Amino acid sequence: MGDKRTPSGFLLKQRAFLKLYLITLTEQERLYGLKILDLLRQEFKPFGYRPNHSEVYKALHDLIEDGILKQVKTKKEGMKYQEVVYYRFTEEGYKKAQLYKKQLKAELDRCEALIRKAIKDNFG
Amino acid sequence: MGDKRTPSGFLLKQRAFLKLYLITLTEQERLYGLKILDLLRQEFKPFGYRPNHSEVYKALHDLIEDGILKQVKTKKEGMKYQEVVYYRFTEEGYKKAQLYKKQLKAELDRCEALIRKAIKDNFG
DNA sequence: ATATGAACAAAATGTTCATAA
DNA sequence: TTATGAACATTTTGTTCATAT
Repeated sequence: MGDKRTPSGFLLKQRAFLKLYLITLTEQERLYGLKILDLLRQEFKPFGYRPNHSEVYKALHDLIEDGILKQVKTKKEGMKYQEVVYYRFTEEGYKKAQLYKKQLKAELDRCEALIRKAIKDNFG
Repeated sequence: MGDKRTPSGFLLKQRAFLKLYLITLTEQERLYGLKILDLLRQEFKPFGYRPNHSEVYKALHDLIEDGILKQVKTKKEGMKYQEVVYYRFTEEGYKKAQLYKKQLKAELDRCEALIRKAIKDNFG
C-alpha cells in the first residue's frame, strides 16, 4: 500500500543530500566509501557538518537499490592489496541519476527559499 | 553524563525552526496553539511545508521548559466559551528568547550556506 | 590500522487517541 | 466541531559490533 507516514515537507534529509553528492562524485572521479567520507568531511568542515561513515554507506546502498550505481570491487593500488569498492553508473543509471539530480535541485531551491523566508520573518 | 549522541551538524531541526517562529509570534501578537498552526500552514504553503499540530505543541512546551514562555489560559471571545491557551514571555523569558534567536540566526545562516554550497557543487 | 557493512540504539517527527467545552 | 495534550508508531540518523585485509 501507500506510505505509512506523510512527510511534513520541512528541510531535505541528510540521506538525500548525500545521494546527490555521491552521484556528482561518481560523475567526476572514482572514489570509494571511506575516501568519499574523508572528502565530504573536509569539504563541510567549515560548515560544521561531519557526516558519519554509516550514512555514506547507506546512501551508496540506496543508490544501488535505486538502480543508479553498481559496485566495482578492486584491489587497492600500492603496497597493500586490500579490496575496496568503487562505484560506477549502471546502464540506465546515468539517466536515472540526472532525473534524481533535477528533483534535488528543486528541493534545494525550495529549502533555500524556506530558510531565507525564516531569516526575513524573524530577523528582517 | 554528556549526550548519548552527538549530532552530525546537518540542517537544523524542525523543532528549533518552530521555536524560533513561536518566539517571534509571541513578540508580535497573542495567539494560541491551533491559530498558530493555521498561520504557519498558510505561510509555508507555497514552500510545500505543512507542520502538524503535535510539533507546534511540542515546540511550545519546549519553550515553557526552557523558561522562556508561560501559559495564560483564557476564555475564548465570542459566543463560545472554550478555554484556549495563550502564551507570554516569563520574567527572564524575553532575555532568554533574544539569546535563542541570536543562536538560531547563526544556525539559519549556516544552513543557507550549506545549501548554497550544495547547489554550487552539484549544479554550478 | 583501513575498509565495508550490518546490527543496534536513540532522537526526530508523524499519527492516533483521550479529554474537554 | 475546536482545542489541547499525551500516547504511540515510524523514520531518520548516530554508535557499536563483525569481518576482512
